[in-house]
Amino acid sequence: MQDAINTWQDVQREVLGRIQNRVWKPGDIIPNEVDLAKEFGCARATVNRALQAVADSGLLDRRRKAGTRVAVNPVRKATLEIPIIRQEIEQRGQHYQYALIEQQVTDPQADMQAMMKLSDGQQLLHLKALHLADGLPHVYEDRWINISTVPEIVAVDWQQNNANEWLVAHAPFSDGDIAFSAGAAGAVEAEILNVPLNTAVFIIERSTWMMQQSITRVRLTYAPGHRLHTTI
Amino acid sequence: MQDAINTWQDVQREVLGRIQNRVWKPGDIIPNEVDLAKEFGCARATVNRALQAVADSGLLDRRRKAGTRVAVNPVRKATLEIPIIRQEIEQRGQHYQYALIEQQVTDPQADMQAMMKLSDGQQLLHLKALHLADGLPHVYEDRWINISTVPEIVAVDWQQNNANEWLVAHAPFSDGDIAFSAGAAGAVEAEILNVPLNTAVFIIERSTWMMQQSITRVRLTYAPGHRLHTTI
DNA sequence: GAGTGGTCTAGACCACTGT
DNA sequence: CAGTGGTCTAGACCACTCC
Repeated sequence: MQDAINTWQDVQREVLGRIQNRVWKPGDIIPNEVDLAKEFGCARATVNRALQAVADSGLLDRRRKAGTRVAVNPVRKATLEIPIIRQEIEQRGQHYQYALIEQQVTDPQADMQAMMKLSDGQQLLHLKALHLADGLPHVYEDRWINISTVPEIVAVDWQQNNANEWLVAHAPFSDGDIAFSAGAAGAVEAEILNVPLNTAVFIIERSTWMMQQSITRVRLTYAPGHRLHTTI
Repeated sequence: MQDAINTWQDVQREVLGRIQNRVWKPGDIIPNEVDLAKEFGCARATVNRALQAVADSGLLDRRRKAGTRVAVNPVRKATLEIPIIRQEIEQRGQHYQYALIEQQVTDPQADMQAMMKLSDGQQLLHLKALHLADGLPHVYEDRWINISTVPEIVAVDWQQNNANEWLVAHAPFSDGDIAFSAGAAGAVEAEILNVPLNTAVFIIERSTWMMQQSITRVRLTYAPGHRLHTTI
């Protein structure tokens, strides 16, 4: 006799097993929550919790009235952790340094106004800085911060404070988007990172918001050799 | 008077607002679930659901007995969807084509044997292929498949079948790792992708396993301009 | 219209862990 | 040991959407 199925993790394990053993095949509709709860001898809420977890992982598709089906093309999902740059460097046992290159209050260009969804008249603080690992350029940071959303920033001394860390501590965000790409180092980036012109560099662009209010947009240009790694 | 707080999304919104407005500052312990439920006039389970969601996003740290505190260094997590290449192209409304370039059964080089954690004597099927979008090179696929783990592959006609899709349908995996980087196109890649030598290209390397058994390792070299995008 | 998942409630007990 | 989050239950109503 099999073990009892009581916790939502038990239900999840059972469901995953049936998918892997093809008891429920891709495209199949599985029994509804009420029936599964009866079968497993637990409450419907427990089944619901388990199925939501499996659906989050991409293996099930759920729709009201239509029911729950095994995904035909399970889209695998990788979770990337986005560390503070200081932590990223120090966790590798390297020495971290930060250098401000330039700071300026500006009116946004049209493209930036659109990307950050700014209202007319909102100004930006533009920061350029370099993060170093063991004394060598690691990543060049080109950042815009919305002064309307985070007014305290104008009083911060950016020689002493690192925007990456200051914002994490003082302006938490609820939503954001992030993009990864490859590009050729331009003149400015090549000089700052101390690499030949047109060297292939890894680029991360990130925008963050708190409750529809734009906070910041940053473009990180990594020195050659940087790899972003995770498990699936 | 403010709107009632009934749903867990309402609670989440309220909590995020208090974090943003620094009513609750990084490091602070927030009231326990029972008190919050009383304050909001909802059930404790509703508060729990909301706080779990916020904690999942990294903004809160929760521990039994210790309580819930606002994260000091929120490590944000981004979830990347890893689509089948055909879907990635067709979802953009482009026409998908696949072309096999080369296939070969080989003994692994030492570095590949290490990366795929192969036993001595295990052979690999080496495939090179190109995926095209609207007739233009989109991504060059350089793939090794472990013949010991997936013996059926030797009988597959790779002129007609696309390894990316065949493996998804026939060789589910339990674990994997994935790395993103930027590189300069070498002679082979430049010719296949039809770009100048040393063009900056986006590279994805992925290995997958099923229960400790290596299945496949693939290196995807994208044509210039490719961006990987997601929300945080 | 009817069937399904989404969520809320009130109460209960459990599991972990700081003190 | 005691306080907190983690989870289960049984029942209820709602929201969406397929037929």
